[in-house]
Amino acid sequence: MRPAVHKHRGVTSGNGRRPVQLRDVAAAAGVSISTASRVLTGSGRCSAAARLAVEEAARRLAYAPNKIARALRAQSTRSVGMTVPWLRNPFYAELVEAVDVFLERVGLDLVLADARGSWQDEARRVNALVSRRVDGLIVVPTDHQESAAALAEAARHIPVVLLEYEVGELEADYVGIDNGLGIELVLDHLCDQGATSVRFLSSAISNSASRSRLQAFWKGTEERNLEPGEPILGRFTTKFGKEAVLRIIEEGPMPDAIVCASDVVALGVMGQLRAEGISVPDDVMVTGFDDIVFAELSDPALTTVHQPRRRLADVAVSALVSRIEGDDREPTRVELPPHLVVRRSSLQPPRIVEASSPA
Amino acid sequence: MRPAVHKHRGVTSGNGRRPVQLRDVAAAAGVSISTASRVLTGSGRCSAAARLAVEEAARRLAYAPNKIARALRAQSTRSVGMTVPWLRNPFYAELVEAVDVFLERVGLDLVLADARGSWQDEARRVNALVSRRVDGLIVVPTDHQESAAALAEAARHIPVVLLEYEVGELEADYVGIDNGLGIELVLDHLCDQGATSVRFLSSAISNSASRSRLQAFWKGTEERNLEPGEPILGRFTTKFGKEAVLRIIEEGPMPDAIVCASDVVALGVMGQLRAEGISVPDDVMVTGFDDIVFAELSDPALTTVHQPRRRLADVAVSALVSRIEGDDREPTRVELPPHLVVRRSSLQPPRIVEASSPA
DNA sequence: ATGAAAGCGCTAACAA
DNA sequence: TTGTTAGCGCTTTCAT
Repeated sequence: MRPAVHKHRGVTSGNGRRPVQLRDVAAAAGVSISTASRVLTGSGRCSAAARLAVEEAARRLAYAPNKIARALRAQSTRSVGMTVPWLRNPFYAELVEAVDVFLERVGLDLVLADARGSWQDEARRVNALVSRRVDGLIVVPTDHQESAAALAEAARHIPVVLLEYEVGELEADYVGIDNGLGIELVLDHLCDQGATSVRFLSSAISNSASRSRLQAFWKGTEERNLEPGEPILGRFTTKFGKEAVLRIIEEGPMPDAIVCASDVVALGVMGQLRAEGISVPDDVMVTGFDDIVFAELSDPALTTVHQPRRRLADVAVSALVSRIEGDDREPTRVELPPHLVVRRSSLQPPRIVEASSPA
Repeated sequence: MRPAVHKHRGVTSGNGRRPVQLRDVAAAAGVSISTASRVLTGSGRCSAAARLAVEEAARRLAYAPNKIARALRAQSTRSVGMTVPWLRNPFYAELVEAVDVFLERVGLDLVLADARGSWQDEARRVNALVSRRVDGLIVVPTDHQESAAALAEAARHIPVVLLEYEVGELEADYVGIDNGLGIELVLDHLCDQGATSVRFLSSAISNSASRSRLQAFWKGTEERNLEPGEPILGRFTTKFGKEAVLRIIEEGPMPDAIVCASDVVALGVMGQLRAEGISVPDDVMVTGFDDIVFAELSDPALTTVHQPRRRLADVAVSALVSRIEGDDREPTRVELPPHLVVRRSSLQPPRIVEASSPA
């Protein structure tokens, strides 16, 4: 069999010129393709002369390796996929950012996908990421049950780490916070402020955190002799928060406090309460969960449970990396402690003044 | 040359089992690989029998094509890359979502990357996307000048569409809004409300929109006999909004209105004003730009310039797709009209009451 | 130290 | 209609 003749592609239509390839670098450096490859990947021995020639040629030609070809050959894309329930929720966006930082640190590219609030979309995105051969997956799942199928299938091929929410029946590493503790912190604080009746707002498309938070709500109200109104379950959107307020108003007496399992919900709640002429915290106290940047900026500023995004991301990335490297121990489960950030939305007089201008 | 013997890879470490490949489907269906390929890609003729057998086999084995291999062969990944200046800014997140929707509609995958506020990171991400061989790029650039180099290089290989901001010296399609008009709408309204002095807050890492908005501010204040304070330029973050307020206070008399070129800035401004005991809109009016979801929920609700995300995304995706399909006409430049959303942050008495509970 | 050659999993041109 | 074959651009034995 004679050596293959390298036929160049014809001119590409439009603006694309042929990218410079390894063979161009090799030719320019006067070495074989394999030598060029060795130099550039840093694997295997090679003479100093070859090294210099290849590096110079690569630089001069602005060579950028075709990662598709490299991935096919190496059976690894050096990338990890991530999906979140809904990117427009700033909490998830901030989580993504934190993950991105840690992935960059270990030299992996992030390939991000948005489930846009639907587990069907999530499943499609997860499948697409697997087909694109990401080396691993960090998933903030949309649904405790519905997310299971696609993730289980993905997990047969690549490591999957669950972030924030667990998924029933799925054996995978998980990193989140202690949701029960978060709710307890809120309830303790509300008791301190003299609340006796509280209402709980969370997402229904049940993720595991909602479950834990709801459970903690039931248990916590009982233990503290708080009167729990019927929980209202929807989704983690401002719209849901608004609607829930309408329902609360309709249903009867305003509770002392509205406990929201998400800041965006709480922000929606406060917006609607204001529209209805109901004052926070005078008429009703409101608390959130997550501590997104807008929680501090609302008026009144929102009391909320702070989630340590950096540490969550750090643990998630570390876990995934060690799985990618072949670690096959039992699935890990990590719960980080959240902390309460008290702001004006839940403070009763005598009030603690946050800032005072020099009189 | 005898037919290649297909050697299976050894067991993969950890949890990965060998994904089912086209040859498995072909074998199961009792046809050749190429027939299987033809059936599944829908290209070329094939008998009904073959079609049925292959489809059945593919379904039974849960075959998912290796998109890396397909991409290498087809010289197309059926994906488009997108970068935004900072994903944690809800406006960009909402823009991404809109783009995602339209891309899905035309069967392209979105590969999203976050520049995290730095043009260096942006450049790295753009390079990575090109190396990953996305078929095109939709970029909301971070910087009018600094973004140029990496984008120009990318544009030599694949179509690039600029969204929201233009980039100097870069010949590429652009879709944004009429920023001048946006500022004029704001200034007109402020005049109506009796403002005579206004201050402008925008981003310094200059993107083209900031430029247009600043320019419109100078021109507009002059035309309307408004007294313009010195513009304060920083970045599109809540933090910058807060800092700017401190500076305004320090520098002297409070203007009648603070015009922000971004909602997140305006939200930071209002938060800090409140902390300082300065009332909006009584002591100073505030306006934003973008109309993110939190603009409506702030107290007072924020008057802002609404950007039509859907239409922006639609135009951007359409332009990119036609470029990918080979369209090589002159670069296009589209400016969509924004509109003003008046809310309480800029209303002087007699006030329009937004909602009233039945007394 | 270096080059030839064999694929990674798939598509498509060509032959039968 | 179907199978054979030649790659896509790269990495990596295996000889030399």
